[in-house]
Parts: sequence; C-alpha cells; structure tokens
Amino acid sequence: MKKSTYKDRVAEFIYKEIIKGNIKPKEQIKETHLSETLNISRAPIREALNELTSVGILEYRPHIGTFLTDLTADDILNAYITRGVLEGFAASISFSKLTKGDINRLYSMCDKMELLAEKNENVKLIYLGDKFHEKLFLLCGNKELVKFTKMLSMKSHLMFSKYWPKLYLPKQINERHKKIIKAMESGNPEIIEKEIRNHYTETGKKIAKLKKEGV
Amino acid sequence: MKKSTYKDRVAEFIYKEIIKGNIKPKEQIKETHLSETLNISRAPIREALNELTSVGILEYRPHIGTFLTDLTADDILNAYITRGVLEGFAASISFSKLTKGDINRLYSMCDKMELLAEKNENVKLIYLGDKFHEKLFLLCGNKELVKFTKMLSMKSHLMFSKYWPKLYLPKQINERHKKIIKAMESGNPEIIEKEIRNHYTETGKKIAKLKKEGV
DNA sequence: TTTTCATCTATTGTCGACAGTAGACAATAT
DNA sequence: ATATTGTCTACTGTCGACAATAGATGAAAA
Repeated sequence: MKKSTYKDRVAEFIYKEIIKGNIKPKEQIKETHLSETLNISRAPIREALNELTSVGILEYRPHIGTFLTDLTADDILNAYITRGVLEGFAASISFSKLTKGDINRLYSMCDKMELLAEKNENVKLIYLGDKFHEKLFLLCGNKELVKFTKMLSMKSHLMFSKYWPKLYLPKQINERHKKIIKAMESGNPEIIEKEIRNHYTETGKKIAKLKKEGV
Repeated sequence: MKKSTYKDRVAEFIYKEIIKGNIKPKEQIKETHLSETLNISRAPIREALNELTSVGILEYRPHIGTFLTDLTADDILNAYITRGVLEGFAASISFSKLTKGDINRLYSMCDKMELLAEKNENVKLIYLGDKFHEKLFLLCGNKELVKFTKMLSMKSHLMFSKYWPKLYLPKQINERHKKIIKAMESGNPEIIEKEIRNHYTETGKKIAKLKKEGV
C-alpha cells in the first residue's frame, strides 16, 4: 500500500470489495481481519469503517462490530425516492447553465449507455450513468445537495451489479435518459423535477419488487 | 465521565461547546487539548471528530487538523434551501398521517413559540422549533430523508443562537409556522412542498444577508 | 533587505498492547 | 428437559508511545 493517509485507501478498498460482491449483506467486517490482510494497524481501519458507516453503506453496533448494510425493499425504494427529490431539485436549478454542447454530450452518452448495456459492460455502464447524472446536479452549486446525492449514489451502487441487468433493456436505458434531457430542454423547472423524480421512483420500485421476490 | 462508549459523549460534548459559542468558526479543535481536558486518550476523540466532520459541522484537513466550519453566506443559504426541499417533500408525504390531535398540538406549539420568543428563551425556542418540524417529516417513514434532515438541523443550529433573535418578531414566528399547518391541512402535496420550501428559503436568505453584512 | 534553506515544534497519523464486552458453550441446578 | 449460572473466546474499545508531517522560526546566502 502506498502512502498519504491510510484511511482513504482502506475505505476505498473496502468499498470495492463490497461492489465486487466479496462481502455479503449482514456480514461482519472485522477490524482484526482487515488489519492482517492489509498489514496495517487497526486504527486507520476503524476510521475507514466509521466513514463508510456515516455514508450509510455499513452499519455499526457498539461493542459488536460493523456490518454490511442489508437494505430492505423499503430502504431501497426510499433511497431512490430521496435521490430523485434531490437530483430533481438540483437539475431544476442548473438546467439554465447547460450549454448546447453539454446537451449534445448528454445525448451521446445515452447512446453509449445503450451500447454498453448491450455488451454487458456493467462496470462501465454504471460509471457512465454516474457521469450523466452528475452533469445534472453538479452545476447547481449547492454543496449540501451534492454531498447527499453522492452518498445516495454510493448506496445505490450496492445493488447495481446485482439488479441492473434485470431492470431495463438497453434501448430502454437510452430512452429513459433521453426523456430527462428533453425535460431539461423544456426549461420548465416543474417538469424537470417531476421527470427526474419519476425516473428514480420507477427504478426504486422495480428493484424493491425484485428484492421482495427474493431475487 | 461515565461509561458506555466515549465516542458519543465526546461528540456531544464538542457539539455543545460549539453551540455555546465556546469555539469560534475556523478555530482548530485539537485532539491533544481535548484529551487532556477530558482525561481520556485521543482514540475516542478522533472518532468523535470524524463523526462531526461527516455531519458537516467540522472540517478536516489531512495532516493538519479539524476545524469548526466557517459557513459562507452561500453555504448557509444552500443548507436552508436543501432543508426546505427535503422537509417539504417529507411533509407532502406524511400530511395524511397527521391526526386531528396532531394538528391541534402543532397549533399550540406555534403559540408557545411566540411566548418563548418574547421571553428570549432561545434554547427552549430552538428545541420547540425542532419538535415542530420533526412532526412534519418524521412520519414520512423515509430513513434516508430523516437522516439528511437531521444533519442539516445540526448544521443550522450553528447559526441559530447567533442570528435567531434578529430574524423574526415573536408574532411572526407564530404566524410563519401556522401558515405551514394551514398548508398541511389543505391536503395538497404541491402546496405543502411549496410552503415549506418557502419557509426555509426565506430564513436562509435572511441569515445569508446578515452574514454578508458581517453581523 | 530578501530569498532560500535547514532546524525545531506542535499536531496529526499509526502502532502494538491491553481492557472490556457480547455471545457461545459448558456445567450445574431445578 | 429446561433454566441458570459460570467460564471462555473472539471481537471491539481504549490506551500511551512513537513516527511523520506542516508550518514556524531562525540562520545563511544573495
């Protein structure tokens, strides 16, 4: 492991392990174990665990340990709804700051997403999806909003690799996102908010349903 | 200091010190100093600092230290706007769950707030205000939303003691909150959202203005 | 005087050891 | 058999010491 500060790299390491599916929901993440695996003391590991806990992807019980969150169907739905509320509002603020070039880039991202979905390039697809949605809210200039949105983004990644392939056809992914761009182009804040809220609520419901069916 | 787990009590201790105004914005909060003051080692203190950092009250710079956040006028405005967005949405969901008794209790809280404001009982006023707004969003049943709202609540407390007395007359406080209840009673989600967003944006703008004027 | 560089100091970052706790398991009593 | 109690163990919680860093201070060079 390189230098700078262990905490961040440990947090990233754990996060990646989770994304890769090497840790299962409800599973305890033991400090001692990580300490041995990474050959560093428990201090920075604890800090990393605390950080991920406050993001909401780990759960901490005093004197017992830290566990990978096991999201209920309701939790999932709520996370997506909240994300829609935040991003919807952010986008309704920042739409006016998007240049014609930005819009074009967004459109081409939609096509690229479809392509990646067809090729089952899930990691790249998720990354591109993130970039797309970042465009929508980063410009709003509201740090608080951005922070919360990013937290929710990390949380939703927990389920992406598992459910993503089952949610939408490549073509649907493309269309769903183009619909958002159209809303942005409308220049009507209320339409923008509504569209983005809908975008997320729809996905949230789908995943929650799959979860309930025990997929 | 009693037993259970130091981290939480240290976090609370620091938070109270901040609220009391014993720590100034931009001031560094030194681990060693707290360690000596509280007679405990630095480990639990670091954890407390991390926690408050992730809430957004403190700011952390690697290898340098942890400082009390110095909110710019924009930060303040954004925090209030975001709070309005979250609570507005939450209330637009939970209004239907409010009983007639809840409504009556809310009304009497408004009168009580006016009274407390007249008597300059700031601490109690803030507490009651919190209770009021909690009623609005707790029932929504969305953990994510509640978490974020509480974080923002803590953040806004940083400024309350400083600016609160200058913002509204006692009577205005009463009326402003009654306006929210009326919106809730309307049963129209859009009106509710709009009213609550407005409630917070108004305050955010006021405080931001005072801040700009260097009060 | 001003700039550069080495040294010093205060504070954070990391460590390894030990204390304390929750939960598992076994032994005992009913 | 079932409850109760007492150990034992694998963790987390806390500690005090040391390492590493950023920033201050002051000396040397221009």
